[in-house]
Amino acid sequence: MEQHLSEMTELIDQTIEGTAGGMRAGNRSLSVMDQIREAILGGAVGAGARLNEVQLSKTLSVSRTPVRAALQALAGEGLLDYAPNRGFTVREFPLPAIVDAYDIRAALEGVAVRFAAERGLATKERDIIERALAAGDKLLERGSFEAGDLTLYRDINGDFHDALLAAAGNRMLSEMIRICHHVPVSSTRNIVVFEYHDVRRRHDDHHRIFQAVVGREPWRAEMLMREHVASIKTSLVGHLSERKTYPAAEFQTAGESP
Amino acid sequence: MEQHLSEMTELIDQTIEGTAGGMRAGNRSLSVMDQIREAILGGAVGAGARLNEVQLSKTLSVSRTPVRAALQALAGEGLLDYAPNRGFTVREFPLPAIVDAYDIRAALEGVAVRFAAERGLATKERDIIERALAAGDKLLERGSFEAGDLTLYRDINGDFHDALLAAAGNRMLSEMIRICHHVPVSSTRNIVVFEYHDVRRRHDDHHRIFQAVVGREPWRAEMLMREHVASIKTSLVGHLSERKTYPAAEFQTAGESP
DNA sequence: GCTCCATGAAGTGTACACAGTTTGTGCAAT
DNA sequence: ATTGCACAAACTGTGTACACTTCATGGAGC
Repeated sequence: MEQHLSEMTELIDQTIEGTAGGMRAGNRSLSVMDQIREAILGGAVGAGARLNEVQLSKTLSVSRTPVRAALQALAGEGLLDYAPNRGFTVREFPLPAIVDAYDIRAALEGVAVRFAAERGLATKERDIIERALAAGDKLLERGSFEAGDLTLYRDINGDFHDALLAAAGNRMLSEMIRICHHVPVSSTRNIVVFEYHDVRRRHDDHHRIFQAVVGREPWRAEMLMREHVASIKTSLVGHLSERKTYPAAEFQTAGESP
Repeated sequence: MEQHLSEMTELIDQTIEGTAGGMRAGNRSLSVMDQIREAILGGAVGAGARLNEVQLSKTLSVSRTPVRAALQALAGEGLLDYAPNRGFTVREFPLPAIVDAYDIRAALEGVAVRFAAERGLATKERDIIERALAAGDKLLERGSFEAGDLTLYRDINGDFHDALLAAAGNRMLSEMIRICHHVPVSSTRNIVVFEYHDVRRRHDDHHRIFQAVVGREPWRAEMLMREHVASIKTSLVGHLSERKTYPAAEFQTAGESP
């Protein structure tokens, strides 16, 4: 316990140096929030760890007030648990919950793409998607991956999904999907597990989904998106079952590779 | 603007008297949070209204600290918007967003009931559901509604859905569905718009959903639940289009009838 | 009369002090 | 040795003062 806290202290100190230039405007609470969130998502603090307000305030060189504000906000995002008079702890995400998150995300992104197909794409989002598809085509035409390609595709993938989400035009939906993405390990930054042929297939999915959206086929679009996300879940589960144990810690840091 | 705040002040004062006995333990922040939430859901504060911290603290007889904590928590629930250095405003839910919320809820509850069917019902939840179904049967066998029956069925309906949600055994899902329920107007307390035959049909849906769950038919259960919730949306939309305008204010308070 | 800037009022952001609760520790009794 | 209790340390909850930002008001300059 005490160990967790000191670990975090060190790692947050690193983060401070790293993101010193990117501090958010005006508000220390928001800056503190970002730093703590990164520490959690980056796996710097273990699940279930208790976050000590005074220690955090010392480490981050602010008073307890913005720290508390940040913790409350992060609890609202679902990253922390709160117990009265006992403070905040890092929320635990057991493996089944992480797998479930993909099903939830599949359902939500399915609805999102259905909305997009019903409402049509604005030229802005359409451009982004077409560019993402073209960039993916180009990246994949070589037939194999080189170093850094996966990171590149991760961005392309993000653009595609974000643009569709924007086209859905619903804030609640966006926020819920964002929460799904921010589940430790299910985060987009941790999709490093996939091989070339996985990405190839997922990229084909993207093409078909786009086709369904521009063709104004809402339910087909929804079904395709659900299957698309569900297949990611399947890949993850398959990847996990290849291992003998379920090394949670290893997976938490896996995505942080350069 | 100023008018909104004074309105709220009065209405919160009422609420204080009304819920004085039900105050939450230990924590003033939580108590304050409940009171502000009720004021918003009850329609006491208009959408878009800015919430003044000092005024709230005076009205609720606490300092700004618990007020700020409550506001931040409510923002996390999606009921408030936050802008740095400008404080909190009551989040706006335009009619399309409210209608969308039913689609989102349909998708989420669909996943929930699928999980429940996959994982099976514990005897506890099974009992609750069977009792809810039986109570509904009894209430409906008369063939028409008397005064108060709708309120009664609202509780039965809530028990049914809550038990299934519990059976799904996923916290993230529960919280997201809870958020959908807490959208002003889409709240369960506002289902006063339905006639006897609507409730009759929805109750039949419940029977079939239960059947699918105990029969371990996950996808059938999901489909039934999606259709079930979607039909509520359809009823709402139909009810709305019967009117010439879309009187948001009227609907916000409609559910509070005795 | 209109625009622009200064000024102050109002409101939010932060720090800090103190109160209340939880939790760990050590002593005493069995 | 174990259990129970009391005390103290640590931590969270709340109040309050002050700093900073925003916004409205009004007057000077054009």
